[in-house]
Amino acid sequence: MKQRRVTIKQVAAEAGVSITTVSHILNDVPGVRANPATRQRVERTAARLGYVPNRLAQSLRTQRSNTIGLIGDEIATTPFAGKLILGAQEVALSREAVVFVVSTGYQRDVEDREIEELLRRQVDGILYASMFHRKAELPPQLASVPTVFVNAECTTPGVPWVVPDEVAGGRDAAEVLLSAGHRRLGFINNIDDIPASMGRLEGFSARLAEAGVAADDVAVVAAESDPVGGYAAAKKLLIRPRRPTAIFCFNDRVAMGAYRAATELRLRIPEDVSIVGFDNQEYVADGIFPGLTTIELPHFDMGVWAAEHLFNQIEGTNGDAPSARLRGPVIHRDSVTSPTGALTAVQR
Amino acid sequence: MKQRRVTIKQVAAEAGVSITTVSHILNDVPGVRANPATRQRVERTAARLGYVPNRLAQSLRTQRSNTIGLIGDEIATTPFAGKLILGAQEVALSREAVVFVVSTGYQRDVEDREIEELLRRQVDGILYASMFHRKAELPPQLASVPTVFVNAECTTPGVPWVVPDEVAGGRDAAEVLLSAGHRRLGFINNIDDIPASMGRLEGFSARLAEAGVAADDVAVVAAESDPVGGYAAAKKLLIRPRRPTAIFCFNDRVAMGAYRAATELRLRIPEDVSIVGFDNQEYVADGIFPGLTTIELPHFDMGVWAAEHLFNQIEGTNGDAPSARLRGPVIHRDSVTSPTGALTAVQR
DNA sequence: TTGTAGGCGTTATCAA
DNA sequence: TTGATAACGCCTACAA
Repeated sequence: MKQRRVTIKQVAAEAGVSITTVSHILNDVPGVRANPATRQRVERTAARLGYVPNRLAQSLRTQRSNTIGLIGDEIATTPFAGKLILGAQEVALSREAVVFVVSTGYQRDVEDREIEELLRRQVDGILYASMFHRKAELPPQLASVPTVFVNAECTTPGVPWVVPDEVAGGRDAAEVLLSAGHRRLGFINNIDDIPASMGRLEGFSARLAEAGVAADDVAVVAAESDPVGGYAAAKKLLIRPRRPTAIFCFNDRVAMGAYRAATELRLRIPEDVSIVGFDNQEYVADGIFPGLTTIELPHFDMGVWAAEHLFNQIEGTNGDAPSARLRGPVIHRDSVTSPTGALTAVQR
Repeated sequence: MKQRRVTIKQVAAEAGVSITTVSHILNDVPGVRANPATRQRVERTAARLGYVPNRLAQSLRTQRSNTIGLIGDEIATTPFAGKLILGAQEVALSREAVVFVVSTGYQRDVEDREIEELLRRQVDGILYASMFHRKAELPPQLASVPTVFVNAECTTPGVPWVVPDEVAGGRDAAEVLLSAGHRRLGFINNIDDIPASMGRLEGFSARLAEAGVAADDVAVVAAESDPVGGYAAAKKLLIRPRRPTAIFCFNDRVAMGAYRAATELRLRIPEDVSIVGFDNQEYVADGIFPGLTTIELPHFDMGVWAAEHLFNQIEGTNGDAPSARLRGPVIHRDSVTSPTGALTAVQR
C-alpha cells in the first residue's frame, strides 16, 4: 500500500470520460447501457493501466467489506485446522471474499483483542471455531455480528453451529466391524466428558445392540486419548480370556497405541485383531502398518457449511438459524478383516 | 458490518465538541494538548458509546491498512502451516495488524485471483510461503508490494527470504549420533533434488568426515520420503553384513518406516539401532515407540522472522534485503543410545 | 448515454 | 486549545 496504485480517476482521465462512466461500465451497473465505443475504450485503458478497484473505498461506501474473520482456539497444534480454513476459504473466494485467520491459544485476552481487531476492520461476519468438538457460549462482543460456530455447539440461542455427527460416527464404526463379522468387540473411549466420547459410545453401543450383540461381548474402557493411553487400554483388553476380535479406538492416536500393544502380544493386525480408529489423521492413519481403517472428521465440510451459512446470514437470505451435525466418511484401509483369521490363529 | 456502528461524529456530538477534537484526543496526536476537562469528557463518552474507530476509513485516509496477506501453496495438507501462521500472526497482532490467510493448492489461477483479492484490499505487504523448502520466483503481480518469502528461496533479487538451515540440520543429526558413540551410520535421504535433501546430506557427511568416520562407514540410500519408502530403505540398510548402528532419516515419516523394518528384523530401537528423524512432526515423532529423536523445522520462527522483516520493509526501516537460514532445535527423545547395546546384542 | 455532487468515517492542514 | 474543511477512492442518486 506504499506506492500509490492507479485509481478510477486516472482511468477516467485517460479514457476521457467521467469517473461515473468508468464505475458504471466496470461494475456493469444494471439499467445503465454505455455506448459500445466508450465501453471498449474504458475497459481497454483500465486494463492497460492495470486498474484494480480499492476495496477499502468500496467497502466504506457500500458498508460491506467482503471479508470474514475465522477465529479459533488453536490453529497450530492440530492438523484439522487447515482443512477447516480451506473449506471456509473456498466458499469465501467464490464470493470474492477473503478471510482473516486468527488464533487465540485459549487465552481470553488474546481472543478479546483479536475480535476487536476484526470488528475494527468491519468484517461482515465471524466464524468462531473450536479445534475439538465442545459446547461454548457466544462471546458478548459478537452479539451484534453475524456469527457461526464451527465444531462447537453454541449454547447461546440464535447462533447457528455445525459439528461432527459423533453418534453416526460411532454407528459407522460398529457397522464396519459388524459387517466384517465381529461379534466380540472392544471400545477404547476417551476419559473426558465431551460430546465426542458420549456420542461415539452411544452410536457404537446402539448399533451393536441392534445387531443383537450381547452386552457382555462389548468391553468398554476409557483412557487418555493418546498412544500411551491407547497402549495400556488395548493391552488390558487383549489379555482378557475372551478377548475381543476387534477394537474401536476413540481416535487414531489411541489406535497407534493399540497397534503397539497388539504387536507386543504377538497379535497380528488385522488377522488376530481388527482395529478401527477415528479422525483419519494424516500421517498417522496412513503411516502406520497396516493402514488404519478409520472414520474421518468432516472438517473441510464443516468449514464449507459454516461459511455458506455465514454468508447467507450476512445477506439475510436464510430464515432462521439451523444447525447441523455432519457425518464423516469411513476410510477403509487394511486394519479390518473378518475374525475367522483370529480364530484360526487361536486354534492353531 | 450490517448494522451501523458508532462513529466519531456521534462521539463528537454527544461530547459537544468537534470531530477534530475527538480525533486529536483519541489518537494522542503529538503536539496537541487538550484541556484536561475536554479530554476526560471525550474519553468518557467514547467509552460509554462503545466507539471503535473504523479501520477501513482510517486506512483509506492514511494509506496504510495494517493488514498483511499470507499466501501459501498448501495450508491444509501439512501440519507445519499452522506454526507458520501462528508465528506471523503473533508479530502482526503486536502491531495491531491482522493477517489474511489464503491457500492456493498449487493452482496458478487460484493464486492469481487470491493475490488480486489481497491487493484490492490494500494489504501492506505479503508473506509468500511454501510448504516445503524450495526455490521459487516472485509472481509478477507482487513486484510492487513489499514481500517476504517464507520457506522458499526467492530467485528474484531484492526479495528477502527465510528458510531452514538444512546443512546445520544435517550436522546436528550427525552430532547427535556421533556423541552417542556411533561410527557406522546410514542415511535415508529423499530422492528429490531439493534443498532439503542436498543440504542435509552435505551437513551430515561433512560432520562425519570431520569426526574421522571413514566414507565406507556411512551408507547413503535414497527413497520416497514416506513410511513405505523408509521401510524398504531401512531394510536394505539393516540387512547389510556390517549394518549401521544408527540411521538418520530424511524425515519422521521415513523414520516410521524404519521403525517397522527394525521391528521385523527383530532389531530393538535404540539398543540395536538408533534412529534420528527430521521435522518433529506432531503426533508422529511423539506417538511412535520409542519416542523419536528428531530435528525440528523452525516454522514458527520463520513466520516470526518473515513477518518482522515484512513490517520493517513496509515501514522502510531496513537497509537492504537480508535473507536467513534458521536452525531448528534437536528434540531429544528415546530413539538414540550408544551403540554398545547393539554390539552386545550381536555378540550374544 | 454521460456527468455532477454528496457522502461513507477518518486524518490532517490551516485558521481562529 | 479547538474547529472548519479538504482529501482518501469509490458508489449512486439525480441532473443534463
